[in-house]
This record gives sequence, structure tokens and C-alpha cells, in this order.
Amino acid sequence: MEVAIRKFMRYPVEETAAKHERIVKEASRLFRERGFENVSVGEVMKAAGLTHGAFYAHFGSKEELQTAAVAYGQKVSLGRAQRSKSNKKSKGSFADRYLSQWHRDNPGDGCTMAALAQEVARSTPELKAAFEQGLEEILPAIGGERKEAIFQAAAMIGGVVLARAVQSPRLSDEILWSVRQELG
Amino acid sequence: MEVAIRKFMRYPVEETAAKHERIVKEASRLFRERGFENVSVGEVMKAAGLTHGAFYAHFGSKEELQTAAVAYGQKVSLGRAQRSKSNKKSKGSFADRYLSQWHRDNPGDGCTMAALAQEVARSTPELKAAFEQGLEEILPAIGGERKEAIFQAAAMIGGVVLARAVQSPRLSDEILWSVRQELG
DNA sequence: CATCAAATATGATGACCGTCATACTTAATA
DNA sequence: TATTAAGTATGACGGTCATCATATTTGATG
Repeated sequence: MEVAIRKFMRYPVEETAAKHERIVKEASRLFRERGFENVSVGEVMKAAGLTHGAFYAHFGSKEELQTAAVAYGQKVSLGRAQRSKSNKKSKGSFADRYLSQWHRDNPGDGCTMAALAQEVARSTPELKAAFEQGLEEILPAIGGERKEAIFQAAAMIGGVVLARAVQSPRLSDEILWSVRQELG
Repeated sequence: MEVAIRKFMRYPVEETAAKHERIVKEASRLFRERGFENVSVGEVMKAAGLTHGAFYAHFGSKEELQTAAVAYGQKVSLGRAQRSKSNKKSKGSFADRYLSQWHRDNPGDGCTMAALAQEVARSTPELKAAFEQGLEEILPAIGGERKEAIFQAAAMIGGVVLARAVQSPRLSDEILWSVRQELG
């Protein structure tokens, strides 16, 4: 995002930026898999191939990382939604992919909203703002009237959230299927 | 639930049961307000008017308390849904009440699923089973074809979850309104 | 009234974690 | 090549928390 202009940068700029992005990327994945509270800063850094001490050269706090991770995750989701929309032959398949068993079983590579919305709701204004901006950008990619797009987003997110929270695979599948049916 | 038959019960049975219920009730409220991870056992016990040490006379672990709290919260929601259904004059007002500003702003007295589903999804089979049983009981109270009930539940839960996660009150209201409109 | 175990209170213990202090490493600049 | 500050690593600190150990209190029973 913002690259400060400095006289001396003894470490290559692009390498530092790459590390920064790797931290955010791994954080985003881990947070989506296990939630903010169940992932430590040290764990994120290890996943990024660094030690915990280096963290504070990149972020001011864990909260800042959470915000960056949510913003990143929303960007990824936006790209997927836009690709789904522009892809003519896959008309209507965005909901199918969203409400798939694969998405349900792989939160770490799935929608940030379906994984972290409730934790975001209890967090800082900055985090909620990052979440909101992502949602606002995704809504047009869903298409149709804004009111309908919001409704469809709510139903899809609610469907995946419910499907992940129940115990029986049978019911979980039924939830995904039901929401797909009613949306289609 | 299960009251063991013992020769000696030096503390009055009903008082112990009342304390037990108070612990679950306060836990349910606190968990819905701030999530499992952000509420300590000691805090729950203090809210119930006891000290932390007494906790393990009532529950084997915090996880057990979480399960009991979710089961309790689901029962409360079931009661509300059933009352809404039997109340003829308030036809269709269940969704209105569910998607209200009041519900959004008072998670501690609101739907357990809209508050804790994502944390439940990452938790134990027992917890997911308690969540699931609650959902299964609530679905008939929503009414209509089962497929539709599931869809409506997903949309309503998703709507409240989204409304709570965004920063702008304007957008939050719009989400509640949009889902209400499309469901009506 | 003495006894008993259930329930409670107080106080540890051990683990985890966010953050900071400090020293070291890096490679572009002068 | 010496210098510089960005970036990294190691280690520590302080706090929180779930859980357990231990002692105390309770009140129905004998």
C-alpha cells in the first residue's frame, strides 16, 4: 500500500514487501481457519518463515494485522466474484461454488465474511471498516438490484456459516443444497 | 438435566440447581456478547455471584459450559420462535423482530446462532451437536416447507451477522431492511 | 449434636501470548 | 571499505487464564 520514501533501505524493498505480503497472506489463511483468538502472532510469523520478534517491524499490533488480513481476504473474494460474473458460461455458478462442500470444508481458502464476520462484529471500528469496504465492493459483483445483492449475500453467508456449525454431514449438505435451491 | 440420587446432599438441591442454571444463563449471555474466548470462567462465576473455584463442582471444563450455554440459548430461541408462530396476529413478524435494530444491538439477549455459529464451527463435536439440535427444533417453528425454513434461517442469520459486522450504521440498517424486504 | 460429603472459597500452578528490549545481520550508499 | 538504519532473531516481561490443591463452610441425616 504505502511505501515510505527513505534515503536508505539496506534490505531490498521488494523482498521486504514480499515478506510483508506473506505475513498478511498466512495470517488471513490461519485466521479464517481458526479465528483471530486461536492464532498467535508467533504462529503467523513462523508460517511466513520468520520469528516472532520481527513482527513489530511490519505491524504495530496484532489488531493491525487482523485488519490487514481481513482487507486482503476481502480483495481475494472480490476478485473471485468478479471473475465469476464476467465468465459468461458460468452464469449462476457463483452461488453454487460458494455453497459447495469444498468451500464449507476449506475455510482457510474461502470467504472471509463466512469465516470471521462474528469476530469482526466484536472488534475495532478499523476492522469493521475493512470488512465493510470489502462487502461494498463485492455487492456490485453479485449483480442485480442492490437490495437483492445484499439479500443473496446474507443468504449465502448464512448458509455456509450454518453448514459449518452443525455436526451431521447429512444436515450440513442439506443446508447447502436448500439455500442453493431457493436462490437459484 | 440429570439429578443424581445421593444419600447426602448437605446443600439444598433446588438451590444448587438454581446456581447451576444461573451459571449457564450468565455464561450464555456473556458468550453471546463477547464470544467464548473473550469470557473467562472467573468472569462467568462472578456474574453468577460465585467465585471461580466453585466452577468445577458444576462443570468438568469450560468446554462443557460452552456446550450447556449453547443448548440453553437454543432453547430460549426455540421458545421465542414458537411463541411467534402461535401468535396469530403477529404473523410474519418473527423475521421483523429477528432483523430488527434491537436484536442487532443486543446480542447478549439475542439468537445464539447469530452470535456464536462461527466459533461453534471450530469447536468440539458435542458443541456442534448442541447447536444442531437447537436448529433442528427451531426449523419447524419457522414453518413452511423444510427447504424454505432452512433458507429463511440462513438469510435471517446471515443478515444479522452482516449487520453487526459493518461499521456504518447506515449500511447496517440497509442490510436489515433489505433482508426483511426480500423475505417478506 | 456430631458426622458426613457436597459445595464453596482462596490461593497456587503452569501454560500461553502480546509486546518490548537488545543485539545481530543485512546490503545499499558514501 | 566503512557506515548506516532497516529488518531480523533471541530472549524476557507481565498479564491472563484454565485448571487444580487445599481448606472451609454448609445443613440434612443419623
